[in-house]
Amino acid sequence: MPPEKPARRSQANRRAETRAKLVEAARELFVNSGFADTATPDIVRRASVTRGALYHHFKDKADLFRAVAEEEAKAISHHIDQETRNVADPEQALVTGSNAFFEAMLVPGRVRLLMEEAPAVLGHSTAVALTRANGTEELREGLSRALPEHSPKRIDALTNLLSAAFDRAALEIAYGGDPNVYKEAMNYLVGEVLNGK
Amino acid sequence: MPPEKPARRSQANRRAETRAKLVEAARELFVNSGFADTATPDIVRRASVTRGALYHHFKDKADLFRAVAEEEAKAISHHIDQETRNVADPEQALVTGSNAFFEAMLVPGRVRLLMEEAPAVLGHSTAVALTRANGTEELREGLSRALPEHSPKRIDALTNLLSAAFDRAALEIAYGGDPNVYKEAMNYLVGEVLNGK
DNA sequence: GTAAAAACATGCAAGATGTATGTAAGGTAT
DNA sequence: ATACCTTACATACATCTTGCATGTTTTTAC
Repeated sequence: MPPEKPARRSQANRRAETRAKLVEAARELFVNSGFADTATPDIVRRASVTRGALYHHFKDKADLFRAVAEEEAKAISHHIDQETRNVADPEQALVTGSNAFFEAMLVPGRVRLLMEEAPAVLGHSTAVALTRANGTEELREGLSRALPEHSPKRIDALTNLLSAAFDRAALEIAYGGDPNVYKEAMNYLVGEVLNGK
Repeated sequence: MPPEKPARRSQANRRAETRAKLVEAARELFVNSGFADTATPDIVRRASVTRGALYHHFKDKADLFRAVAEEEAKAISHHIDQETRNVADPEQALVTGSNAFFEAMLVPGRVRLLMEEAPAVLGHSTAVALTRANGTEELREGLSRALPEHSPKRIDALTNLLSAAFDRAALEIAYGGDPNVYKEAMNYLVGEVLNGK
């Protein structure tokens, strides 16, 4: 048995692997300790790489956080898309999408990463841009269809406000709030708006 | 003219003055640079005290932030109370309170301090506890009165969700969103919920 | 096989936080 | 008025953190 000859990897593979290890390790620590209380030496130790690798792949610590948050947002977005893909009726798509959103938000750490830390670490604008894809489009379309007499600006604003309510619902659920109460309240809220003359 | 004899202050005065200087200086810097990028040496320099004074009055940097955020929340709460004090009609009180909230949120820095930084620095629970008083009670009462058939839990949830929408509206306005569009969207949202069957 | 480039490793300099310890000012008892 | 105590503040330090600059190894191109 030859002594552990590290298989020859392509640069692309090598790069992707260390990057993934870093993002995964960072995710764990950011979730458990928050961005500020997580030190880069801890991250690289957990990822079994050095700080050199970290700063080779990412501009700085916040850039690593951004990568973590991006992956998280993508996962949520992907889940919602999968669930609503085959739902034809727009009304029903909203309900299905809403459920998918709450399901996705059950994955531990997501709420903390995206709703507590991200706005402070990345700034509000970047943070909302990240979660922009999370079912927001379905919501906007639903509103637009149900409320044709309202201006696009009004629709956008309503979308934004309801989106904030969704986020808060997920946040409260993550902090021990009754999931059913919040989901039903959210359904009621959306329902009232959609049925508004 | 005697050579600058530092007037004898009572301990209470002395304490209050340095504390106030620290909180004020910290507010400026936290607003401009954010919590993470503000160093305690900068704060005390601006307040014309030493770091010793800071750590005498506050447990740590986050504790100082908490003091800043508390004052800010109190100011908002106070403004809303003043404006709605003489409004008898509950329905009208909600509209007046809503306007007062948006007015209060125009003070530069408030949005950043309370909605972007506070959740990350103090944690979600503490952050919402701070803003708990911001017209939330009027909102809950209004909902409770308008929707007597709903359970208290449902009312609480709806209050929370609408409160989140209010916050987002203020946030968007602070980031350049059209104030009228967001205020009207918010009015519409609340109106639809209140008039729900 | 050699040169270039990409990926990573190491060492260092600057600055930040919180604490431990020292000093001064204010209050109180006699 | 003096001695003593307590609160308020000041200074010094030990520890840690970040980001960069500079070295080394692994792939790739020719």
